[in-house]
Amino acid sequence: MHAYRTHTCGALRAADTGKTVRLSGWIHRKRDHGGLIFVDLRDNYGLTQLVLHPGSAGFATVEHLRAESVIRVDGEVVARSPETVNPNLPTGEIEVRVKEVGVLSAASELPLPVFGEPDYPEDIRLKNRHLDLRRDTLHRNIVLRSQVIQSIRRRMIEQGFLEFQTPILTASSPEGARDYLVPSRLHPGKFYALPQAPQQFKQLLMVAGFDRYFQIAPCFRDEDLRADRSLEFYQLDVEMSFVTQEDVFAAIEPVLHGVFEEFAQGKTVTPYPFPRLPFRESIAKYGTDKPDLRNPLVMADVSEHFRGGGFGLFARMLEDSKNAIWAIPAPGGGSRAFADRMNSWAQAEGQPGLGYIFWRDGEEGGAGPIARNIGAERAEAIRNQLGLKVGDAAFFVGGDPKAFYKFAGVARTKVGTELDLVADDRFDFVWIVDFPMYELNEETNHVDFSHNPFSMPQGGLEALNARDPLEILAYQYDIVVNGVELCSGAIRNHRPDIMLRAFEIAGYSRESVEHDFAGMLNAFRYGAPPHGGLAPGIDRIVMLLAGEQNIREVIAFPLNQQGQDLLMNAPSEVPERQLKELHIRLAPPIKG
RNA sequence: GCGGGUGUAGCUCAGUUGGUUAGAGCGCCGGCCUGUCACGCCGGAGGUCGCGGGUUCAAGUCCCGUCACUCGCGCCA
Repeated sequence: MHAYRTHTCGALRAADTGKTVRLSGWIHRKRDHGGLIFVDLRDNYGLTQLVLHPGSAGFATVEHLRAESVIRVDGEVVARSPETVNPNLPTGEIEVRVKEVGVLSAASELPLPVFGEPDYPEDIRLKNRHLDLRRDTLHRNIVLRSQVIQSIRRRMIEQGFLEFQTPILTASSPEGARDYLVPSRLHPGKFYALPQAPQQFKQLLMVAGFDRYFQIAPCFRDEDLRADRSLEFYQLDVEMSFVTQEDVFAAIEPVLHGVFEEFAQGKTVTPYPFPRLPFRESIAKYGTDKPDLRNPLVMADVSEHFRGGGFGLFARMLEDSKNAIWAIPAPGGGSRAFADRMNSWAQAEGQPGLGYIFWRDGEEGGAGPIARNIGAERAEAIRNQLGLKVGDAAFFVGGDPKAFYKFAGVARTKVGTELDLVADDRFDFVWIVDFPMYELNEETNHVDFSHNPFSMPQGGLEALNARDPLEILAYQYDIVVNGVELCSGAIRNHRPDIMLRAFEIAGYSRESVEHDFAGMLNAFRYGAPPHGGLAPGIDRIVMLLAGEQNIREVIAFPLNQQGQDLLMNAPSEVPERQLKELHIRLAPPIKG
């Protein structure tokens, strides 16, 4: 017989009745009746009920063991009588009558209960992660993560992608987020950087002719944390040669669709090809470049109905041509109570308010102060444009769209949520495309890259030379799922001449670009294929599939929001000797 | 760097307009219990109310400061 087990705790069924078995696991729950003890024995695979009768070997031992102690038992599989079957357990038709007990590891009193799933403070959970990870929900999330990664890897390989590893110790990149630096012992005063993403390496692999690359890549960014953002995270990093944007979409859509279908547990997944939504259209319709399409509300520009009209506030705004009035339709929101509640909410958000019209029976021209001021005819035109009816409402936001679109998007979400219009049984995928190549930095009044500086501008060198930089679009795209930005990607700029010009527009000298991106520029000078790719976030995929709001719920050993590992005690001070080897002298900030 | 929330027993929480000895559930320890599966019943131990200062006859409660955790803003090409 095996030293520890003949079966796992999730394996035994009625058909095993009569077998002599050996099980090992944790005491999940103990019910001591004095003359009879029941134990739920738990391992990764499930629970099996043990029964111990008085006088049997091990009875006295188990009586004094605490929950979470690890034991090995020998016994006989017994069918439960019909009235004692537990239909909630896959093993509920049987139990194991114990004949021998071995204590493999006795547990002290627990700082955190494993049984049950209430919320506990995160610092206690993180300090006792080994216990927390035994708890059902988190345990299943981590198993799910493993299965998702396995599924992604299989699907990528089936699509003809090769899996690579790229360096963890690499060079600092002057663009993007703050780097994690690693001091070099062999080269005093010099530092490696941990990769923010394997961006340059994957492009170099394309130049090297590998054609289709992927990696489940660890990435590091030294920025402040959020519920959905850690210092280290994993991306499904992808790059392809001789492709257009549509080729990239066609390659990744079946992978993401397939993974989501596989683990969606009954939720519907957008069929591919996923819809494509230009960046500007997304802003205009949803007030964000991360629209949650489960919310059916679509905003509209209703400026024309207010121009020169009786509602003075909006009419005056529209005298400035950069201003506009947007409407958020609110089907089913046609009551003064709801309209007032939304208006109060907007004020609590620091807005002047949220104008509204609502339509109710016997008042075809609409109700509320705005309707009174603009008159029935204009109110009716708004109602028609928005496709609303009696019982509905519309909310209005006015001014410079650049200034208010974010709030309009938040209001759209609020209205959709309040009116219970957001479907919760779907994963809604959408590509956001045609991002602007550049944006105006309001502080410096300079033109900056708005996203990835290595993207190919639409129209190439000609567009860069001829057009207003702020009008130039890039072959740059995101995938958004249920309002979550799942990944960014781009067709890359593989032409040194276009790259230098693109950086020049953003204010980078030829010399600095040649210096900072020497590796990539040189590579592109000896025959580089047109290429592009993207990088979906693994943690975010698992979060969506697990229904978790917090990235720490899908990572086995996460950092807390201060970037500390409370279990391993990192970051920590190091002995002077180690600093000396690294040629480092500390100059910590003086507190107070 | 900034703003919101939280902090009372090992854990989850309650604690009234400031008022006597700060409570409950789970867990823990002891006792009883042969069909439970959130087992049940009886008893017990366990508290610097995050920390420091202040107001007051009196502070878990009010005020000031501070620390920890968390959520958000900035930041994250």
